[in-house]
Amino acid sequence: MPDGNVGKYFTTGEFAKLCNVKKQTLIHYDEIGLLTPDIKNEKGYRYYSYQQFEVFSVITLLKEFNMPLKEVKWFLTNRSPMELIELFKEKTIELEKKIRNLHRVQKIIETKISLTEKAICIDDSQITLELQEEEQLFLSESILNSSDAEFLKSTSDFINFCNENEFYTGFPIGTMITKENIIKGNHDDYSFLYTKVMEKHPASAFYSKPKGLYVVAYHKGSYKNISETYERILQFMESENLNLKSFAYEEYILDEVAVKGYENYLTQIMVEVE
Amino acid sequence: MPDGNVGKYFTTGEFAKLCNVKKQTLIHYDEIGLLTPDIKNEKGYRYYSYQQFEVFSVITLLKEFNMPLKEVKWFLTNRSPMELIELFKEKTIELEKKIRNLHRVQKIIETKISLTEKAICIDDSQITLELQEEEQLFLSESILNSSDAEFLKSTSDFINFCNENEFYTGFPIGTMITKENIIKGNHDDYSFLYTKVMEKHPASAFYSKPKGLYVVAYHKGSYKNISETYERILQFMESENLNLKSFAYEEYILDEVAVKGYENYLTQIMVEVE
DNA sequence: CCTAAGGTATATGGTTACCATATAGTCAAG
DNA sequence: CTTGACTATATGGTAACCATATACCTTAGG
Repeated sequence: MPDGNVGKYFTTGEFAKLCNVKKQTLIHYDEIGLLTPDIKNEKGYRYYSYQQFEVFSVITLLKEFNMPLKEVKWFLTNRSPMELIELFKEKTIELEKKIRNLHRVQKIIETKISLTEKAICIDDSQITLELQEEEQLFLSESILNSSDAEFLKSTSDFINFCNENEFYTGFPIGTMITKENIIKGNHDDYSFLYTKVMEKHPASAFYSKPKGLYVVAYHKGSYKNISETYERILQFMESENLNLKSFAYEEYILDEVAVKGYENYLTQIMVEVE
Repeated sequence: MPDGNVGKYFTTGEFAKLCNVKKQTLIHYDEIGLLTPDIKNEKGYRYYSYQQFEVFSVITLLKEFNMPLKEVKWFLTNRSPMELIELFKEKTIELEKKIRNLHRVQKIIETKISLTEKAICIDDSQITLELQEEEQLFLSESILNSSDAEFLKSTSDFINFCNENEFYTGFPIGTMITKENIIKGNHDDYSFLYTKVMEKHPASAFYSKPKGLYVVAYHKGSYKNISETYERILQFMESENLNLKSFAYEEYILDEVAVKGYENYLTQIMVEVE
């Protein structure tokens, strides 16, 4: 665009229309010294030059990568080709991070949707025997026999760790109970928390939920009454001549995100059998 | 996670540590009625229950998709599996849009970096003859003989249109001048503005810059002196026995984004010849 | 030349989701 | 019963503006 043209000046309103922003925005930019009109007459009226439109365009571009105006100002007063290259290379990295995070969030949403859609169709009285494929689980530290406070701490640590390492994909946090505790009726004495992960990691904290036969049942409502559901499971197993293997796995498929209050939770229980 | 455990309550500080946020945040949530502690004693001390950690987790999740707290509150009081599915499906669309936009911004940055890197290596005294490939250009409306105000309006419209339609990829806004105006020396009487686009679109506003021979020169500094560069180009053409074809194309490769003031601009001029 | 419409200026308060600080009251251990 | 660590409220600040109110100015028409 040519720069020879210096005849016409724009009032704040005109310039604002040109730039596609509110007058207030320009006044704000003037106040913080980001874009001061070329002329200010004795009455305080602002007059923007033709060239200042280009400067405004730069500001718009820089704002697109969430650059605070203070930094924009710094850049504008210090800009040079080198400065630009350096800045943009930084921003590239930031953008990549942001995009990765958005993809993660999107995955979480997808998973939650499909889980919830499945959940509202479930007949919670049914008990079935299913052949399930191997799954990779990321486990918490052992929480066997832990106190209230310890349990809570472990849970918090586990969730924070999952979030930091992007393990959390929207699958519910599950719990594992040993064969022994199922038999004893200690249905709240969990061994581990877990969450399903998509790829296999080398670290030791990952565990393979084995491929095999599982009795699948659903428990509706508060955890306090889960014994009833376990009884139904044990009855089912007896009638089908099945025996407990090492663990049972519990997953909320309707949790606090979907419903209000524990009375409305829906828990899926998968018991490894043979 | 079990819900049978109601014995222990947490003070604000303890709960904040558990949730990985500042105490202030919890107080704020209390004030706006988003997450009110189960117990508040006569001295005003807050005590959070174990179960409220789950509610806090929901809030965290919803905040991840930039949901304002007001909406989070609405959702929490109205939530149901159906509500969740609806909300998340909406958010999926928003997220896709956001991701697309970030990719666009990233492309712009990439282009700017590579253009600028090239620009700082250029010897602006050189004139070369190059065989250039066909390029797709998106054109502005005709700006031949337009007044200052008209020209500015067209420019603004063009840029806004490019932004809205995501044509802008970081390539500079270029200008086209006819053979006639070059000969007459009317170097500021442009026919069109243009920007390079990557894919071919069906619309009529797209134009193919033809494959062929181009004289490429660089002009440093203000547009006011561009005649000198055009003279150099014409001399070069004469010595090489070349004739003007239909258009010359001008592109800033160092513009307001990279440098301060027109004196430091670098313009690339490509003249179609035969 | 004067008026009226419409533009301009400043000043103020509001927005979001908190953080920081100051002051005063409270709790729990030694 | 003191001391240190915690709690509460109140206030002001952040970023990038938007909205509104009030007062002043400009310009086109009669």
